[in-house]
Amino acid sequence: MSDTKNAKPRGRPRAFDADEAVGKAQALFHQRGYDAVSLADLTGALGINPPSFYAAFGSKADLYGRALERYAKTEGLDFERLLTPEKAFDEALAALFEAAAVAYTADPGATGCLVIEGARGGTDAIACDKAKTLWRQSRQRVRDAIARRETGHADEIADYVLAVLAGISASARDGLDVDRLRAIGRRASLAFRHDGT
Amino acid sequence: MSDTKNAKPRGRPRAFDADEAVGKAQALFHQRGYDAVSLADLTGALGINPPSFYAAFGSKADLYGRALERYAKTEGLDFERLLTPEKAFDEALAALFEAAAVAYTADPGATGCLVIEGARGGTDAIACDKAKTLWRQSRQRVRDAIARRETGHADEIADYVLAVLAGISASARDGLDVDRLRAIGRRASLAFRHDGT
DNA sequence: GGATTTTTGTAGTGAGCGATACAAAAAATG
DNA sequence: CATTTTTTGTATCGCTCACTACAAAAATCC
Repeated sequence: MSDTKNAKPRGRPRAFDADEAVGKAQALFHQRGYDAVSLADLTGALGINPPSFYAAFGSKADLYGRALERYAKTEGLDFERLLTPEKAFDEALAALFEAAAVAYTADPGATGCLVIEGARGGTDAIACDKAKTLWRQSRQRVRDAIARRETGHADEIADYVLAVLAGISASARDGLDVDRLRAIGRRASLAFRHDGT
Repeated sequence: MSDTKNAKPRGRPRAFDADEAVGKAQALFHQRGYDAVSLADLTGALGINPPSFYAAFGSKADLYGRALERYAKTEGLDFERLLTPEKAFDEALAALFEAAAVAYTADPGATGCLVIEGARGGTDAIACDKAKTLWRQSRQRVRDAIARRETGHADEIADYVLAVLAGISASARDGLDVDRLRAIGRRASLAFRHDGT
């Protein structure tokens, strides 16, 4: 369609698939966190040398940004669908938290949410900001999805929903299995039994 | 009483107060996290040189351990008191989460819980384990305090309580003010309205 | 086929990290 | 005062980090 692949480039062809590399990097960052993944780890996993890495991705933080976006697209929760006004709010919340519990334990070696854990930041402020930006977007989406329903207090409820997601993510990284996470989510949704503005 | 201060030591006296230094280190670790505090930061803040640092504390991770213990003693939540069986469970939970909201924003430059955030770990596995050990102790204390009440499901409820605390801590580090944290805690306690097994 | 363009592998760069070697300094001990 | 013990300051150590200089290699363009 656009220029992703057509019109073969001029110089020596790249010996690796860049998109595939982003996927591998995403997995590494998810497993160990940004700070604990070194450039040597990345180039090793990708089977390339540093110059190829920098020619393709610019910097470690830039690749992290691409990994975050890829994660959001491929594994991010569909807040709009899960918080559909067609379901009672407590049931919608239960479904959302259930989906989080499953997603955050899907890969036992890469638990929790890449965005949430990344937004807590470590050494690199730039990388942390990239995650925080995505996290803010999630907050906005959740807030809007809630506001689209009848309930008032959208901001307050969004704070709660995001805090619970952060709690489930933290618990997942702590090693709790999917059933215990599920129970946390079910319990958290009970706060909205009988409507419960 | 024992040997903390009596019987003056033999060699050259230390030129700084070690306990006070642990307090300063605790503040630094709480502000920036373990990985983001360098040895140069620590020795700079303490006004000492590396050899004095290592003679007194052994290693950066060891000092971190002492800072964690100091934090748990001086700023840790009193789970046993807050979860007293004398109050209805939802009210006790509300009080616990309220206390967390206040504690996690007491110092605007050092938000969240030092133990929870430390247990998420970054580069240093040893430091992370020290925080995780304290976090496990908290889990046990919460579980026991709940089990001491009538309710069954102590383990499941403890999972929920700790997840909420982690969520409040994460939200605090995300910049939410104390009132928004309070609202999260109040909301979370509603899961146990009308008893709620 | 020669010129151009881009990627590749080799081999490093400077900076920052946690941690130390060493000898002078400051105290108690005899 | 001489000895012993511990802390101190100076000046690093070795290592890992993210990142790059450079020239050979591999493709297209004319």
